[in-house]
Amino acid sequence: MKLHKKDVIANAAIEVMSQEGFYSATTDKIANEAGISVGLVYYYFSNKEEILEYIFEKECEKRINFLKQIKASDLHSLLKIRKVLNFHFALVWEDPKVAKIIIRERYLPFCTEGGIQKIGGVPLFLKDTIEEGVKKGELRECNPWIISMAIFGIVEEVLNRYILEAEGGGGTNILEEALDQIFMLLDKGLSA
Amino acid sequence: MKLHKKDVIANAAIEVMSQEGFYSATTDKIANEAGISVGLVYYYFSNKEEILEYIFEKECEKRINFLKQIKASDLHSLLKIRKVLNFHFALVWEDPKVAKIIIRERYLPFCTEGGIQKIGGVPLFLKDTIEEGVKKGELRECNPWIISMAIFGIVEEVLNRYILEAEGGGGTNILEEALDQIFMLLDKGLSA
Amino acid sequence: MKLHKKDVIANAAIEVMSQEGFYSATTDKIANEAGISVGLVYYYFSNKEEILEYIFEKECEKRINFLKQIKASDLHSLLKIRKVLNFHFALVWEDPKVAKIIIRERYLPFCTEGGIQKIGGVPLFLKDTIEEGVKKGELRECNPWIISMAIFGIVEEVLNRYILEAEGGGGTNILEEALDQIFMLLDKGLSA
Amino acid sequence: MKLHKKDVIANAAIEVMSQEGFYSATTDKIANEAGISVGLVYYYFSNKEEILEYIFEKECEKRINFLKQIKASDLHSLLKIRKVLNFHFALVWEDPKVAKIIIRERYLPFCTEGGIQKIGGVPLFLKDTIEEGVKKGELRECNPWIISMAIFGIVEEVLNRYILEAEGGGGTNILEEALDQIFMLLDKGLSA
DNA sequence: AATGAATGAGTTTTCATTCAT
DNA sequence: GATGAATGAAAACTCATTCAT
Repeated sequence: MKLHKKDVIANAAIEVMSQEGFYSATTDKIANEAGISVGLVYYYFSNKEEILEYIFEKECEKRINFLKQIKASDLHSLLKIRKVLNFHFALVWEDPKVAKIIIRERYLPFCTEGGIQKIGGVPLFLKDTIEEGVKKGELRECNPWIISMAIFGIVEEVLNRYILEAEGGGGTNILEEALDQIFMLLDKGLSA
Repeated sequence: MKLHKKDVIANAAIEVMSQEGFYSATTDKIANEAGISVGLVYYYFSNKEEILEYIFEKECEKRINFLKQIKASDLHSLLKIRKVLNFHFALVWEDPKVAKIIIRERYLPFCTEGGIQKIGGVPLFLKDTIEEGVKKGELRECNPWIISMAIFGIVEEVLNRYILEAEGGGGTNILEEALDQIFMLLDKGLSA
Repeated sequence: MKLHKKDVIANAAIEVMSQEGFYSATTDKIANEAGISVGLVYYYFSNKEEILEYIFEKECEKRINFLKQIKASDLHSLLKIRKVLNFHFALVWEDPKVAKIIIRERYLPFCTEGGIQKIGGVPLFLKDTIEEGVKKGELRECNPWIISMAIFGIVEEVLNRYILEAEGGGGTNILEEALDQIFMLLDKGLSA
Repeated sequence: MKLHKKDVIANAAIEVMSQEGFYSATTDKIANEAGISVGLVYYYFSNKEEILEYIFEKECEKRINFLKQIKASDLHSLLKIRKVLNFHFALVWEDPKVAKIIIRERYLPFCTEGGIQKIGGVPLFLKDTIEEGVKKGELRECNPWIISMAIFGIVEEVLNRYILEAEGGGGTNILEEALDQIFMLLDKGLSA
């Protein structure tokens, strides 16, 4: 299956940016990695920022679709959260490089403005799900907004560490155990 | 009390970097903010990176000293953690700009290498404290390493949001409530 | 015949450097002289030093080829030397600016290291030729190494003066007479 | 005997410049080497160029005085030249660092203008002495101007090599043998 | 679609020089 | 005489972006 040229470029950008960061990833390096000319990069993207935005968007979309399904379902609120994080972790496991970029570059001036940092609506989903869980009596009283941040933060930090390890080549999968540990914490910590 | 010139520069850098990020914070802007010439910046720091390192170090030292005291004390493990986070939040509350920089720039290539990202030994402290709590029977069985990441992640995300809000000017203090919420989560989630 | 852009830049550099010396020859001036932008200079050369190295190399190659022919020939040793110096002088006569640069900038820190200063193997050629001349009985006993230095030094100084004159515009050709004088000295001074 | 502060600075400059060249020898390095502050350098010299000029002048004076004596004497022209070169070599032998600087920096834009490069009138002395020798019938017919250049060039190149060797630490004294070789060349090459 | 030479504004950094103390 | 903090102009080099082909 031949990749659309836009994605060839995006993938090259992911490779370079995950290694050197957004600023050090020059368009020359990206074009080179993609095996094309600089000019062509600008045929498909109007500037360097847009490449990053494209990467973010593609990654977010994957979550959004999954989130819709889960939202519509009728599961226990904690299970919903577990399924989403599970899905999220699986994506990271498949492609840690994109994850690294998203985690590290999401505070870039032009990213913050666009609200990209919300990463596919995950935080909002978490907040809504917790709120709902409380209403349904599945979860104890709490501030859903703050708890959603907490969950989001836990996930990010774990991923961050995983990415650092993955770099070293040690590739052991802490993700799976982490998921268990997180859920034990949430289960005991949030159940009604 | 007159500030040492090195700190005048560091403060100017904090101002500029917190607003525009490390890369957009040019030495010109920093010098300008500090009310001095570019040359003088290089009289006190041998390059731009060193300014950031200096900011990191100063901030880390504050934590390190406090951590030592807490470590030596004989409190319940969760209380130890609470005190440390409390202290940490207080520092952020006092100077959100530095916090913003530390959270956002800590993954810069040259920061990652030096291990600056450990932010004053906090993660290690958390892990040790949890381990000890488990041994003493204060906390249930768990993977202290992962749980410490979790706590660290919660804190970072909360601070991140706080900083974003603080920027908007709506300085309501979520920090205090966040601390309570986090501790309810940890208390219920980790107690033996 | 259109010049390769790399040579356009090198020629501009020769113009500027011969007038102002390597250090005062800024990349801006060179680009300006070449009628291009600074950026393009760095597209063809990775730094300013490399421009000078390129100039040296091109000039050395011219000598090296000629030296090979002469070495292989079966002439009287003094005649070999005369032919080489003749050729060398002719090149200088054609392009005094490059000669000026080579003579004056060859002791720059980064030139000394690379051994560029040997100027196309001329000194070695001289030494070998004298050694051979002594063996063949064409020349009297002497220290070929020192004598080769002497010849090399004579040539350089004469060229140096010629270049200074040439600058003034008074392009009288001392080179030709100098060559005669030098050979009378060498002939009488070295013949067996 | 306490050195005048001006000479302390000049000596420090000689140390630094002989190692790194005029351009890389910053006033900071010089002041540091001299054990004083930058400001003081500017109390004794009005700019960096003047330091070099001072070094040149001091060195030239040494030759000038000796030249006067020799000029006044009634020796064979070749002997006069030999004595002067002997003296010159002795000075270089004593202080190769200054020699290195003079040889290498004498073509700096601001040096060329001032005519510093004549190095104490040596070239002129050589020319005059040769002219006189020819008149007196001690030397064969020749172009004294060119021959003086030749002698001067021989000397410079030999010194250059000596300095390069001296740097390596090999310190063998080629100077003495060189002098003999040069004089055999001149004696045979120039005698009437 | 595709190339890659060309641009030039912008950045970091250096360093001779000054001057208040 | 002596200091060294302070200046700022100037230099090397980078890189996103354009455009003729």
